[in-house]
Amino acid sequence: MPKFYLTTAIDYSNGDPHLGHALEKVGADAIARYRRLRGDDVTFLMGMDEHSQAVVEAAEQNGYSPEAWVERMALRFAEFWERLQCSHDDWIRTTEPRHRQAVTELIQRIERLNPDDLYTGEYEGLYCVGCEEFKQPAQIVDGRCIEHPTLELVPTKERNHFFRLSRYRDALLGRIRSGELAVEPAIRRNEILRLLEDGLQDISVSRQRLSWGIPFPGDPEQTVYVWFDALINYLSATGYPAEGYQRLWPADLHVVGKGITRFHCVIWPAMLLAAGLALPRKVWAHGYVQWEGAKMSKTTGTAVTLGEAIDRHGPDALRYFLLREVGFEADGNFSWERFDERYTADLADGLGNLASRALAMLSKYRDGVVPAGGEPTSLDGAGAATLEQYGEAMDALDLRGGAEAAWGLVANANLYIQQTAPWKLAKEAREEELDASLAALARVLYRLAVLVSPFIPGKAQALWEALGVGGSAASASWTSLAAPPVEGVSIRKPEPLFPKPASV
RNA sequence: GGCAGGGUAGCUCAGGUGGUUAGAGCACGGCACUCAUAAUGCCGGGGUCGUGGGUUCGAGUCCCACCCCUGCUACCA
Repeated sequence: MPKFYLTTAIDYSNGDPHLGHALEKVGADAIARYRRLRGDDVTFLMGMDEHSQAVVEAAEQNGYSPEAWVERMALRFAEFWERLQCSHDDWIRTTEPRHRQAVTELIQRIERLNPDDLYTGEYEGLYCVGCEEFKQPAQIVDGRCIEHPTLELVPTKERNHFFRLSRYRDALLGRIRSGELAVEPAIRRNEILRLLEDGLQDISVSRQRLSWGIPFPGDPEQTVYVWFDALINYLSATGYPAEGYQRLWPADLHVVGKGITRFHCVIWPAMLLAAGLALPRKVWAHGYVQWEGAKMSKTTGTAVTLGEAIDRHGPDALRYFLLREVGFEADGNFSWERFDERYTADLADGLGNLASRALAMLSKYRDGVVPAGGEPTSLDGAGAATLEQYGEAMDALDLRGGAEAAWGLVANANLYIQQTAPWKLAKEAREEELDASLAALARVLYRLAVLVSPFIPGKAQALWEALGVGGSAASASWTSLAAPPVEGVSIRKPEPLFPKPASV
């Protein structure tokens, strides 16, 4: 059983989770669930990034100590991920001892293996008060920050520890070009390659005067810069440096937002190279959720809370909408109108109604017992084709394509019902044909329950239980999809899977 | 400012290397059916393919200019 270790970005403890966070977690969760279906030994990691100045400020503003604040935020995030049925196997927080230990050890390991890679220096640069960060030449036009052209840049000096990132340009370029470190989708890969081609500068990896962080090894005056700290969480969760961490490391997939690809595709792999550790196999950078066509800002981001979006049609529906309509590659749009349309068309009238009509006919014409099927039908042929298309899309992390494939089978099933017209067969007592049709429908429901389970795990399970095959949709074997073992099982007519309120 | 990607039906998008009446899904209109959450199936209306030039027998599909949008532009989760 091959291991599959995947991670999401850990979330910053300075605000509530919103739709953007949710897209990433739900997307990674769908991938984790799909890998489990395919038989991988999956370890799925999520967590919280709890250090940095911004967290201290958020805590102060809300009248909490940093410790109490991050504790509160972690519970809040975890609660949402639970509602959205995220199936993570581990939950890491950067304030945990296991993480502090891994960070300390990793830095010491770099000092040991490549003593030249870490050095102290004066960081001297132009600081933009608007951005609260040092600006680089490329971001300065006419002596001013591009983002804040009305503000003067302030020359600032600070003693820091530096990481010799510049040394790793060629190594990174080679590994990304060769695909040894896969960066996807292609647009992100191109961006990173261009960045590398332009050359790298060393980066400062510590901060003075900030006590809320991990002490820099050998220099208690400084703490580890939040990014250098945060990235290491993926390694901390494997148990590093304790023996056995190689069972999980290297990670098979880091799922991150497109805004932080550079950290994951340049800084993080360079850190690992310096420490002589294996690089992650793949980084996937998803796009952002836009709200009614506009970028989600702090103001519009709070216009729709994650809680509201979940309450609208339930967690499964939100997961489906994010992955099918918003998408996991480019930016996508979220609007109530589209959400309602998708809910009605794909979930209620599509999958939900298909389940209702098929189960109702099994119940009505065969007392709820799935008859022997006989020969595979055209619907089984469509099922096999769907399986292939679905697997291909999901393997490529094309979640939208996977959902399209599964829902295409819903359409095939509805068409099959129309064509075979079981009610007509029943009236004319054409028993064998009726058996064949109803058995084919039971098989398609079995296939669908499994295929949609990465997207809508809760409803997939409800459908599974209505079918009465036992066990769970999530743990069904992939090979059983070729010939679903439904003959003779007793189905149970469920409540509508996706009820349609009069208002929608 | 630099670099990259994009602007195709009301909405979301397909349309390698130019070639018959420009496609899909959703939404909309009509018909059929009744097993189903008035659901489903069939048919149909609907597009000057961002703008202006050019190459060509022929261009969403190639070239030039322009307009608009998005992303990246190193310490922003």
